[in-house]
Amino acid sequence: MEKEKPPFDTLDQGSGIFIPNVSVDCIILGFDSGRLKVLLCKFKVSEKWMLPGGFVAKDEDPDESALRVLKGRTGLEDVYLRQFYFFGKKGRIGVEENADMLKRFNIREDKGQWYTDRFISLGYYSLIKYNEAQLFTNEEYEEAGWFDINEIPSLYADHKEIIDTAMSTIRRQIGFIPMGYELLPEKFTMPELRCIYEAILGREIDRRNFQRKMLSIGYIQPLNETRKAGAHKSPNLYTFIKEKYAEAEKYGIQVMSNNF
Amino acid sequence: MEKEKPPFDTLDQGSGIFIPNVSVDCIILGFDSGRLKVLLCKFKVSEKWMLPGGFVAKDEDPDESALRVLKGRTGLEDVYLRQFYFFGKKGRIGVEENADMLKRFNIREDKGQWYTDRFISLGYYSLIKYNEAQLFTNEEYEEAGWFDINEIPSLYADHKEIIDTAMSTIRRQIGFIPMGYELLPEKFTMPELRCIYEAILGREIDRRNFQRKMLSIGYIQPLNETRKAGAHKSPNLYTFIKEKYAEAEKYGIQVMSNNF
DNA sequence: ACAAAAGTGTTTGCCTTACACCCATGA
DNA sequence: TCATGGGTGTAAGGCAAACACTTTTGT
Repeated sequence: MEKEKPPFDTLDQGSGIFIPNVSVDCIILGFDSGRLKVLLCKFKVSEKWMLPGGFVAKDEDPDESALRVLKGRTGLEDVYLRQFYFFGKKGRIGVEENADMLKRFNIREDKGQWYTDRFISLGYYSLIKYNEAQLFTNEEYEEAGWFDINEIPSLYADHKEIIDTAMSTIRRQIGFIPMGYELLPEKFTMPELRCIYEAILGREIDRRNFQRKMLSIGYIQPLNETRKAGAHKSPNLYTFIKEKYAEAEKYGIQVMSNNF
Repeated sequence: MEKEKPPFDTLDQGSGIFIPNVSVDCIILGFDSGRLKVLLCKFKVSEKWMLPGGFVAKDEDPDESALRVLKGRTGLEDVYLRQFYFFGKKGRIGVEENADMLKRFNIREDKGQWYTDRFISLGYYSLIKYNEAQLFTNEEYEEAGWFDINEIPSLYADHKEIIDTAMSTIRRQIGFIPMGYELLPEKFTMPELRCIYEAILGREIDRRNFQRKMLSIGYIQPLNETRKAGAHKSPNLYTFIKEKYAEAEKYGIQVMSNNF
């Protein structure tokens, strides 16, 4: 599988190429202007936004399918990507909702049959650098956009539940996930890093304690540069020590307590 | 789906009943004589042990499939069961290994085709009370047995990796899992409870500190009974306060730090 | 000079760790 | 009475929470 095809192709030709009844959905997270954001897509013929997703080709590992979706949507490769849950309940996608989708695309019910079956969705979340991502869509029939994690619109099927599950997984595992390293550019400020943790944990973190904790772990290196940022003291710039972060995830070292 | 059928039926008639390319594998954990144990099965015609597993019927939620497997193997219902990971890499089951399996069961290749395809396995782990479990097998063609978690024999396909992943998931989440409540009988001693945590964390825990910590959380009630246990002081019996434990899992309260 | 936000230091209290001591039981 | 293992107490150290104070910058 090289490139994602337009959905009308995929939907009615899919039954030979893909593993039936299995899909992949991606929570793609980025950080911009102090906000944690999710990438969502929408078919123009549809009203509801949905998670970028796809199917697992017969010659693909599920991880590869997710990476293909990610590359197709953002142009990015080598991204941080982890499975977090699967969603397979019978009623998870409304029957009408799906039939409606086929109708809007003018796909005959028999050809689209494999699509209206129940699907088991493999949930992945991914952390990317917002400013490196492009938004690829086929502008004829779809749109894409970043949404503040706290302002998600009404979504297709159980996709809101999938996002909630992803977020609570990340919240529980925050100590083992190199959030900052994956979401921030090479050089970043301490308030930016803190902002990410605040967005995920959903509460304020003491500025002073956060800074001390982060620096004490030894994964962050202060640079002798600052960044101008308005009518106040310019914050220092920092950078991650990559090797240390890799260790942290591998051996499960506590990067940050979740008891802030 | 009421009852698991013998594998020769399942394997060659399965293609109509089950969702193709999807399976369910269960790590069933029990605690006996101070040891954490896993339930494994083996077809008599096969050399390798494997995880108890099954397929997802077209009218089942995956959770229900796992519960059906569990009930079929142990007779237990209402057990603690959680998904923890999925395994779907192309090469995860050796092609020969599977072809071999069909041959041993005298199933024609075309009929068993759906089985030798690549499968995406949904991984579940389950905590049960060892002494309440029976071991159901069809003695004609299979066997089942409990294995010490540290003495797993050579397993079919990637099942060892699945167990390892389950254990490391449990280890990371130990603070949120009511291990003791699910694995121990109603009345238990503090050394027994500690033993479980030691088995999972793979190291010794200070007897005195463990006891104080457990009691301080308030989920455990001391009973005014002891249990005779050899040439030394009889340990107290304790019991869990069920409601408190339910809260713990729901709201993610730290039952136990993993920094022992 | 002042407001706003960043950086540094200090105090307090709790939790973990380590370990000393006592108790109960069977050989 | 001794070995074995369970139960209670305590002291030391480390970490986190709260907060005071200093620094920098634009208006």
